Amino acid sequence: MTMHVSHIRPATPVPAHEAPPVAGSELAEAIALMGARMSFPRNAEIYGEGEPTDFVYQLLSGTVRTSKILVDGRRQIGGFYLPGDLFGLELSDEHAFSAEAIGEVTVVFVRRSAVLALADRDGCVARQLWTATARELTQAQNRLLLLIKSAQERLAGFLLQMADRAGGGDAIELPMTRQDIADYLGLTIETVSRTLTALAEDAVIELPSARRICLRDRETLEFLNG
Amino acid sequence: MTMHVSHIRPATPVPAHEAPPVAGSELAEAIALMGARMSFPRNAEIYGEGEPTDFVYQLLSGTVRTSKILVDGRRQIGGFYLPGDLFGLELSDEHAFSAEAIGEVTVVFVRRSAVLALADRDGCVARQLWTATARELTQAQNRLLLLIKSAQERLAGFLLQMADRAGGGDAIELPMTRQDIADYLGLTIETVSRTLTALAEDAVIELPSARRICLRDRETLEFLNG
DNA sequence: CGGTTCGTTGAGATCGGTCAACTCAAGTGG
DNA sequence: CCACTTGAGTTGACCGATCTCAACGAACCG
Repeated sequence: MTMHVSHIRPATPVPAHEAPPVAGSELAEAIALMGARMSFPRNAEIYGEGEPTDFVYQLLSGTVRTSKILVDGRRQIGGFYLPGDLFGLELSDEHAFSAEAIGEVTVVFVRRSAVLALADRDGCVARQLWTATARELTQAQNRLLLLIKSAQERLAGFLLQMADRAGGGDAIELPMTRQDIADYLGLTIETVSRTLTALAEDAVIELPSARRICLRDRETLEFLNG
Repeated sequence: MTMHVSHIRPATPVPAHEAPPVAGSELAEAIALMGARMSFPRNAEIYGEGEPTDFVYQLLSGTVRTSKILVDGRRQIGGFYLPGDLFGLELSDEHAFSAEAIGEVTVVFVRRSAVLALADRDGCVARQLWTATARELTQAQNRLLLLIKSAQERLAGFLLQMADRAGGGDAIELPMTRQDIADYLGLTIETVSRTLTALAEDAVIELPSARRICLRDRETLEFLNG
């Protein structure tokens, strides 16, 4: 587990540009207050698959992906996490996925046992714990819907989701590679590339550069999304 | 919502042959104790997509599927529920999927508000609420893994999972149609049929009849499952 | 017996995967 | 400053798994 400790300190309120408004949540606040801060360089592993789930993390800046390598070498992406998101919170005492930094990343983390103890004392926190998991479940179900559709539909859904999570604007800056997207959507990197250029040719999106995408025709994207 | 009320009564312990041993859980017990009983005929809708999530259900006998119809007519199966399973418990106050009876079904149900109130009073129940959702999340993630694989691998995973949930024996009696399986796995009914006959030709499974399946070569199935 | 639902099988079309070449941008070091 | 390398992304040709369309078989039920 390669990691760079930038500074570990008890508290400090989080600057607005690092953690965007999250559902005013005692849980998130508690983590921010009780937690230690840590930074990871590009591609560093934050925790590995199978490691004990000792900590719960909140992302301050950067993007994190969770992933899992199958026996045959294929990789499945569990999800992408943006600033403000909680991750690493699992029922099992072993991580089902590993978490890696996409680019430079800063997190706060606290002991899982501390969170569980807090939940036992405070019913409000307990409910937020449930809420957080339920929200991940909803997201997983939405992704299930994506995975039964065509490549075009998967990409449309992915782009809309990313635009939504990034703040709702039409211009998105994708932090992840085509390979990450492909593994997330159950496609190959070539199909992702081809489908994006096809969407650009149909003027549904614009591709100023590989990582920058502009949604031009939300109508059509929504239609493709079903 | 077509339903047949067989009898609504305050309690009665559940006979063992109807509800197999479930994780000795106050939550499930509370539902069984507080709940009313209801029966549904084959293909009846227990609740519909978009309806308020007023009730939480526990399945006593039969099989339930949750599903969702997409705009273009395709259908996605949310999951299958076997006796003892809880269903209908969602974060949102509207059901994201509808629930239907596969064959004759009996359930107990209680008001969702009663469960939430109980969770507020009893931290143990609150944790079980979380646990139940986390378990569904794990299942959803496993299905995500299935959906990125080939038809053979999906079927292998499905069969192993069903055998496991049905008690671990090698002989399974599938309650659902090929269409249900296809929609669950994101395949067509023809591909499901062909893949099953192919597995039978390879002596990996036996097909005494369409709905009865015997696992002959678990080794190979596990291998296919990754 | 006819109708209906469910499942199987076949032939051809299509979408996405595989393999391979090429472009482009960003270092790196002489 | 420029060759060289490296990683990411795009594009093309071909192939195979899965879908589509269609016919057929089996079980069930009035």
